[in-house]
Amino acid sequence: MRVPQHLVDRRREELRSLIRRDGFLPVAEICRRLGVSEATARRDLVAVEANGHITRTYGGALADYNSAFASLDERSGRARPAKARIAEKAVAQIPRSGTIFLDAGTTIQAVARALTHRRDLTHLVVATNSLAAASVLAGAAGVELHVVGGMFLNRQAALMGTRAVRALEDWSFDAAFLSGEGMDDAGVSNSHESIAEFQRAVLHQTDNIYFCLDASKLGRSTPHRVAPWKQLTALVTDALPKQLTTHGIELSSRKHLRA
Amino acid sequence: MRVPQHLVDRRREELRSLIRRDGFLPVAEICRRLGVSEATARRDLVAVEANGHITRTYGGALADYNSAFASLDERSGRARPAKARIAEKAVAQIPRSGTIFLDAGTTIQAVARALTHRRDLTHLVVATNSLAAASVLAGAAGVELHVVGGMFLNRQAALMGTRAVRALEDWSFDAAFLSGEGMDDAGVSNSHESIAEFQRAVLHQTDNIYFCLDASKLGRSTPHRVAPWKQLTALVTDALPKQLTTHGIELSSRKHLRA
DNA sequence: CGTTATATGATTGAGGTCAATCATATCTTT
DNA sequence: AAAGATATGATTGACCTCAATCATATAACG
Repeated sequence: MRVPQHLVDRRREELRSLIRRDGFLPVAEICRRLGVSEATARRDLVAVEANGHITRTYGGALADYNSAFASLDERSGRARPAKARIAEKAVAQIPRSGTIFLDAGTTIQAVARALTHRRDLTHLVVATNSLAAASVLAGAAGVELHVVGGMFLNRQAALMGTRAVRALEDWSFDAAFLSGEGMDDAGVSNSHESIAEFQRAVLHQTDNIYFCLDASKLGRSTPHRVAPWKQLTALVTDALPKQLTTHGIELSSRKHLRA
Repeated sequence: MRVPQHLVDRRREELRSLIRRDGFLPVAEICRRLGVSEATARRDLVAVEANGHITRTYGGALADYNSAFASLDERSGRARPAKARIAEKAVAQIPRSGTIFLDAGTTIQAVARALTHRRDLTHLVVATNSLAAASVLAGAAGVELHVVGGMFLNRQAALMGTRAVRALEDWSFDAAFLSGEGMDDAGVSNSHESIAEFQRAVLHQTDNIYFCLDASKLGRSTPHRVAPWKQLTALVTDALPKQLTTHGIELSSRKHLRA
């Protein structure tokens, strides 16, 4: 009765995608669709659940709500502790009330998650174009959550484009927390034009600009420049000041750096 | 053993708020928290569910539109096959390309899910204010997904408010698929002012208006009227025409009804 | 105050899910 | 080619949820 391993793997991949597509899949349905017994269906469920983004429930399995945005799960990846430290520092800059903007990206998603741990928020208005950040902040105490509309970009799980830029005109932010893919002597940069353009639009509406980048972005130059150093209120990073200077990044003021 | 009526009512109100707060409440937990037997807990659940916005599931009860359980909510209860049938009919009205709007609500979420089963879409622009629908449609083949920004309402997992209404001004839809909580002789209605207001704004930008309601909404009147029958292109429902007329709902044209 | 209505808890049985066990076929490894 | 490993399906019993039923205490009502 044994079946080749690669067929098992393929069947489980199919099971995962079936669950993702249907949202919920009863065990009986799995048996029918995959042509296996209940026992095997359950065993497959255990295996698929262990790989993440699927939750077993009584009677079947459920796709996690965020599974559509799984590509941007900030809890995975090597830079996780670094991101958590950065998020900690960034959240410390957020007042109890006011209006802030949260960008897309895994680092900022970590900021959003850290923000939910704050128990002292009175009435903080948070706007974001990141659906991942939004799903993290949904229902957070003391937070009035707004989503800046726009075209959905699958890769970032974020909303961008001309409609997003136009929607920003309505806003005025006390602070914005942005991510970048590179920082060098010239400032912060990103690899996609649409992202850079959107971020520049955010800068126009914002008093205090915090860029959050982990040390791996050090000295890296990506095509689309977003902001020069002077424009930043602070750079939030886990890199040491010495590392920054050796990479040719000038530190005009101690205030600009929260490492 | 009988308990005063006002105490029963108060206990059920508390139960409702407990469910709303926790999103999901197992029966055992209800017994513990309210100090009643399982039998009473179930009876209370039946009563609370009848009053709306709560859905019983195997093992407990679920607050409607809870984002964390969006998928589970959609498939839960005996209304699932009805919703699936409605979704099937609604999706049949959607062309291969064009621009459509999808509302919030579990019925429309089912429409979104059914839409992902369509394999013939060439370039369909879908705008929505529902994050649940967005997460379903994220990455769907042939779909350009847009999210209409606004204030996030936790209960609906949707975006509403003045910013959402204003964002609609940019749009022109070939068709819109909307949900309602009641339909009677006067037309379709909803129980929340913000929802009704938003839906009215959608109507202004839309050529063909499809309201999707299951038969349980029949003859039910909720406070905020959204649209009279004349304004609809079609009502998509699983109720029989005879049922509609006996509930005092006029059928001006066969074309208006896809049951 | 007496009668009626009903909210409650206990019990029962039906229906369903699930983990554990076991024999078996067959893939995998040596 | 032989031995070992393992994926599978059938079976079993435990466990849980739930609706229905019943007796009872007590609120509600005339």
